[in-house]
Amino acid sequence: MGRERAAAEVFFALGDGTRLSVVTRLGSGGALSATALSQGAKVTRQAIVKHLQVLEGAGLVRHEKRGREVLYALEPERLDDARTFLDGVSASWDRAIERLRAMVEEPEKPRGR
Amino acid sequence: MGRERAAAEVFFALGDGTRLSVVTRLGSGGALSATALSQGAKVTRQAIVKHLQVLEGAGLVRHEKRGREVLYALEPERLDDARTFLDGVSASWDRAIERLRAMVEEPEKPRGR
DNA sequence: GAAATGTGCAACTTTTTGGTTGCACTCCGC
DNA sequence: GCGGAGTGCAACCAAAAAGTTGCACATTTC
Repeated sequence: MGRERAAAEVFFALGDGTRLSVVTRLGSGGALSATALSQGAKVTRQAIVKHLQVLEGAGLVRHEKRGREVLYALEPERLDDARTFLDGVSASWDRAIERLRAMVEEPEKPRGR
Repeated sequence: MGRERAAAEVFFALGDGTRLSVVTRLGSGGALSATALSQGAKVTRQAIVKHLQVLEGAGLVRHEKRGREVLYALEPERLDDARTFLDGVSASWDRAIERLRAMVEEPEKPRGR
């Protein structure tokens, strides 16, 4: 299940407040440089750079050199892994709940042994 | 944007391989105990317990005492926060790409200052 | 009630993260 | 070509996360 591994990578990348707000800003503000992103952020440019590298490692972001500055932009493909995973879990949800209800409501099942 | 914070919490919880496989197993296998989940896992029961607590803290899992054992089951509500976030990012995606293309393809925009 | 099964709690160790600082390097404009 | 804006790299730090071990406590089951 390498698909799960890819999803975990994406989830990990999104599982940090600073990174998530970077993603949000890139989503609503287009391509931005690390310096631009660090303006207004509570952390230094270097911290932002590291976060961008994590995001890029997960395939969520892509960078492009533009003269002396480097612009980062969102990348859509990998996000689908995460969405697919969530959809899959949601799909099995109802059945899981149903099974739980069955186990819980059964008064005293003398489960083997 | 407290919604973003909630999403980050969920993403963080899902952003670990062990935790993600626990979620998968709970989704396809119904309610299971920490001991049952640790069977076949590469880590000890205690590690699994800690992961379950993280998942529960993010609202993704709920536990229920059942005699001497404790069963964990998936919980759907919070997952929507994550999905909503992903949808939101996806929505602004096209516009972002469009803006990036505009910036990149513009030969030499003498951006102010 | 004694042995076995399933948990809970706490101390502790080891990696990873998230973050910083300092400095060298590159590109742009004047 | 010089100064400044924008980066890149490396060393270093503190805190948190992941995992382990050991043992006490609860609940079955015989």
